[in-house]
Amino acid sequence: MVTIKDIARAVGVAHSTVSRALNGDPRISKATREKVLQAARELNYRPNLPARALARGRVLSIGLVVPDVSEPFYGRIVAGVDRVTFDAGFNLVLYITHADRQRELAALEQIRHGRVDGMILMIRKARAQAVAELKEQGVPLVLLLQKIRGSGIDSVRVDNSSGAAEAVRHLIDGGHRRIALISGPSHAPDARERIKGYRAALDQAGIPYREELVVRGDFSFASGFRAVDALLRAPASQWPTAIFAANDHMAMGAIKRLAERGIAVPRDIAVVGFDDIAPAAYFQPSLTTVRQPIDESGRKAAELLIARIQGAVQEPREIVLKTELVVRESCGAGQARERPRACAGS
Amino acid sequence: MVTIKDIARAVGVAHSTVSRALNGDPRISKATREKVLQAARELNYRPNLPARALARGRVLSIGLVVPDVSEPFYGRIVAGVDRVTFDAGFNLVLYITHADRQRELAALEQIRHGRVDGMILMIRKARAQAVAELKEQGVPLVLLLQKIRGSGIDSVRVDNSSGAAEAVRHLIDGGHRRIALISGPSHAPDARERIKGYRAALDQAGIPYREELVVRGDFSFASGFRAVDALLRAPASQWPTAIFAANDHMAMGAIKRLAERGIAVPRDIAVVGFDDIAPAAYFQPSLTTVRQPIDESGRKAAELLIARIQGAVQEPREIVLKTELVVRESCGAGQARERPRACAGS
DNA sequence: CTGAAAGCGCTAACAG
DNA sequence: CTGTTAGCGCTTTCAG
Repeated sequence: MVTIKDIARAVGVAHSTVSRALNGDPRISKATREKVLQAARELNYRPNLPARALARGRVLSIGLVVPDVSEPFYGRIVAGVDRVTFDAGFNLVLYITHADRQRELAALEQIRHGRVDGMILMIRKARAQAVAELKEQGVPLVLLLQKIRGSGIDSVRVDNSSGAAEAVRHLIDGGHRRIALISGPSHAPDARERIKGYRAALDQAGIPYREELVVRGDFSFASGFRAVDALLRAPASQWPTAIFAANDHMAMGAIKRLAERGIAVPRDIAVVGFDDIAPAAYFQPSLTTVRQPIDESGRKAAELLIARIQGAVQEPREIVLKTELVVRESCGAGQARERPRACAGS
Repeated sequence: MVTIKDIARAVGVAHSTVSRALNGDPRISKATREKVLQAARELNYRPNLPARALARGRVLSIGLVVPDVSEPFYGRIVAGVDRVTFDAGFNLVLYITHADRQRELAALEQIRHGRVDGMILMIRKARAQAVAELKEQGVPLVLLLQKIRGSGIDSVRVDNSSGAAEAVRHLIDGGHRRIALISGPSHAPDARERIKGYRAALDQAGIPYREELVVRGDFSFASGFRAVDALLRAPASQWPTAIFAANDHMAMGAIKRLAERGIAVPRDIAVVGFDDIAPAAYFQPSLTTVRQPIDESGRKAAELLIARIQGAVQEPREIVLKTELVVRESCGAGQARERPRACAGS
């Protein structure tokens, strides 16, 4: 391994001079700097980053803690984070938790081991305690797509509530009044926010909320599939004419089940999802859905974290990103009319 | 930050003793060891890993270089690698290249910076030169789903050729004789191997290879979509009765286009894909496909790499994993008959 | 069984 | 402008 001492010897200067030359210290004369750079090139020198990390107290790595990564949803977050970290010269260390408590804690531990300078977290709310402690110790942290109320921890989130409301409003504008909801698991904050948006849109249109039109799912394809059977247990006259599913997987599961039961989408029942995962575009029928700015949320989180690591940010920040409704076939787009302007936006 | 010196002070021993006690050196007396561990616990000590890395010359991290990660295909590889690295106490550093030359080289550089102890590589063949050089320097490397002939570099791969042959054989067994191929890009080795398998299966069944039944795609949904138009340009009497697509995305694109043209799958034309990506199961119709042992390939690669980092492996290893045909709706499974036994297996 | 001391490769005062 | 000298936190001889 080639070290600055080798270069120092080759050039005939002190190794500290080499260090300075390499780091662009303005005090070094142009002549010696060039000699040093020259020698470094010839010797094919590469700085040893762990050593530098030890001396500087900064490893130039950030951790990203996600529950899963075989879901493209998370994959895109990782990609968004990566883009920013790479450009900033940071390494990206990935911790996949499978939503497991032990793994989450193990990931958080890594920062105390000095393996990363900061972390972007997508973990279960229950970890609030451990996270708050780290925060107390001044560890740079950013919560992604979640927040811990009153913790003062930076967060980057998506406006789930207004996204859901927009989707439901679109259905209402399409003439629907019996709009079912397949919700996410109640422990998931985004699931709850989407329910809120659903209710807000109904309220706003003066449509009463009806419990029998709401089925709880768990964000899985299978749960969307089953939800349809629950919804269609009622006499056909009381069936919903539209379904808003709190994510695309459930929307697709629902459509699959509807197809099996001989119910055409969107003709008989319209369906809207949430997330805009890749298959949504080429599902049969293609899925109308609420697009989350996933890549962007990853990028923003990384930018915020790095800014904080570099001390460029002081006060807590909370970034909320907007969603976008993507209209495709499954909602019967053709029927959509202009949104009524009578009521104020939520 | 709590260091071993703090512990040493608290217990009243030298810091080297603390180091030894913490690392389970058998020479340390039970009494002092316990005192040290006790103090470490009370002070909430965590070893500083970068410092240890500097002293030991090993960072306990491995790099994983992938072109993309929003594709679940790669996501599952990452997950497979992660499972093994986590259990072994290694950190996983992710490098996403977007198949870009600069990014690939930048990732390879990281190892010379001492940021990882070894790397799992999914990069373009063209990087062979740079990779071989690293290999020369004794850097632990494992090639995943590819190999560089004659390089002596460890690799973990999937038997694409026999997987493709099995798929085509299944179609032949189903009574098909005009079987089209939508191939992958010719620069991709797995694409080439799948072509080989396609031809082998035809040969074996005594069916002549016909150029007009082969269309080149690029592994994208869109290219599968377009390929159908190319294939159906011939008079209907010469249309294929089955299509083997070299991956699932193209298979789905093809099915989508067939549906648009009013051609039913599998009734009019059967389709088989390759990969078994998640949407394959709930596509409409569900997709018959060749499952790659993706998670397993990631795990194997990580195991092999770690073994090599730890010096447990000397001679070059080449691991080849088997695929599995997953029969669903798109191939007209019902018609499948027993595979003819007249010919020897490939 | 334990302490003293050197050193991993680099950075950063402190001198000059 | 550059050299000297301490470390960063940990491991690892070498003594004793």
